[in-house]
Amino acid sequence: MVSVTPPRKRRKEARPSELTAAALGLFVEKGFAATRLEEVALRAGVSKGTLYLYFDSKEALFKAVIQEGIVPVVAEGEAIAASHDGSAFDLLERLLANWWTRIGETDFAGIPKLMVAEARNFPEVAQFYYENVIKRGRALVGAALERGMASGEFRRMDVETCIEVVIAPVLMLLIWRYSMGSCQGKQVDPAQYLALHMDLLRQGLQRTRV
Amino acid sequence: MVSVTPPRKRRKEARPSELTAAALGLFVEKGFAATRLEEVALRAGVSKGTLYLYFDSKEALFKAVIQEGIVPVVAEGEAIAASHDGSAFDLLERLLANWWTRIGETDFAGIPKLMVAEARNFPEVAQFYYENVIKRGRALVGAALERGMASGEFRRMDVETCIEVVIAPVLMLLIWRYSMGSCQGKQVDPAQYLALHMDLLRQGLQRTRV
DNA sequence: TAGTTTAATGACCCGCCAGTCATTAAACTA
DNA sequence: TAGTTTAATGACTGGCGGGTCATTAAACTA
Repeated sequence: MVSVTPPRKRRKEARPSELTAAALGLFVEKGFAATRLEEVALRAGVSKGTLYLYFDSKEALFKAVIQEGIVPVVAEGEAIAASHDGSAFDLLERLLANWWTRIGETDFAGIPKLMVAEARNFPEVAQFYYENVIKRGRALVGAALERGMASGEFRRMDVETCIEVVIAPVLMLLIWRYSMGSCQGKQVDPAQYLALHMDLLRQGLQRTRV
Repeated sequence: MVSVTPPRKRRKEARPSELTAAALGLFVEKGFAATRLEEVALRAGVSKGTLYLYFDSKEALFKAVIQEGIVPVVAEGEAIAASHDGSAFDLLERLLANWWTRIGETDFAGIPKLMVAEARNFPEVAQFYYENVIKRGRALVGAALERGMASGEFRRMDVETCIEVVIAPVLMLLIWRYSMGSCQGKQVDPAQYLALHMDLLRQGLQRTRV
């Protein structure tokens, strides 16, 4: 058994995304504070020194993870909303479906819990996330709700508050998975959970018959 | 200006709860990892050494915070459910109201976010919280839902899944307040948020007229 | 009041890990 | 091929904070 040091490779282009991918996995698994940069580097197949070639600090790495992870998905949602011409409820369902396939079923699913856990310690990153993800995501849901209320499909309610209530269960599903999820034996089935949420909403939002 | 060292006081009985109260505040503010024990001791008006007189380790302190903070409230909910004889929906509203006055409006409101953030790092504490708070809380909501379904007040749905969806917005409200909450100017009004949630639920859960 | 108990102290220790930098070698150039 | 550039390395450091313990003094006792 001879210990071999794998040969160095110079791959300037590929490093940053490999490092953020490794960092995402570890941050989501263990939290920001408990993640050691040496471990991130190891998982990315690189030394700790190399990490500092591409990111100024642990916080900079964190910000990059958030930025490249989730922001692109918001734009997709905006495109869907812009081109949609069915019912308002259909739009809500399409937005949810897109969110689910692009976030919920990928490694990015851990980001909401990560942001929630670290928001207070990294106000700058939190602000960035708020402006680029939360605000825009809410606007999407809000527009769908307003469309439904305008057309008479939904009853009239306070839109801002309604947005929160609609989004909350979707976020909780992900947050749960990455926190207490491991405590219970049988996990909730995400598809069933989301279906029931939308089912409650369909009936809860609709204008009552006169 | 003479620096005075305040006189020592021996207050064996009062220390533990003063320490857990101080710790709760700081854990909730800055997270578990970012909270220094010296700071906890300072806030409790005591030295770091004294803290170790009452708690074996930082983790033990954490567990004590959770234990004495929220567990007692669950029993109250159970008493309410046992004595209730109105409609199932009324019971849900009473449980929510109690939760709100006993948790939502107190310092304990920060515990859900704290647990969510730290569950992975402290599986033992998470397990304790799961068994003593979450399971029992869910059972309460589940019983109310089943009562409503049995009486024909609610339509039939999968109870386990429904519990999650009903609870999620209530938890998110608190989690939000202690994480991203500081990013936005105007906060959601909790009363309005909870009222809208219950309003959506009232209509969403009810059996549709035949 | 002298003697005993033990709550409280705070200086200290030590392991951990973010961040540094002198050195190495891969890839490119003339 | 010799020379240059710069990606990559990993040993090292500084300080931070969890945890310890010898010392101090408050409260109690005879």
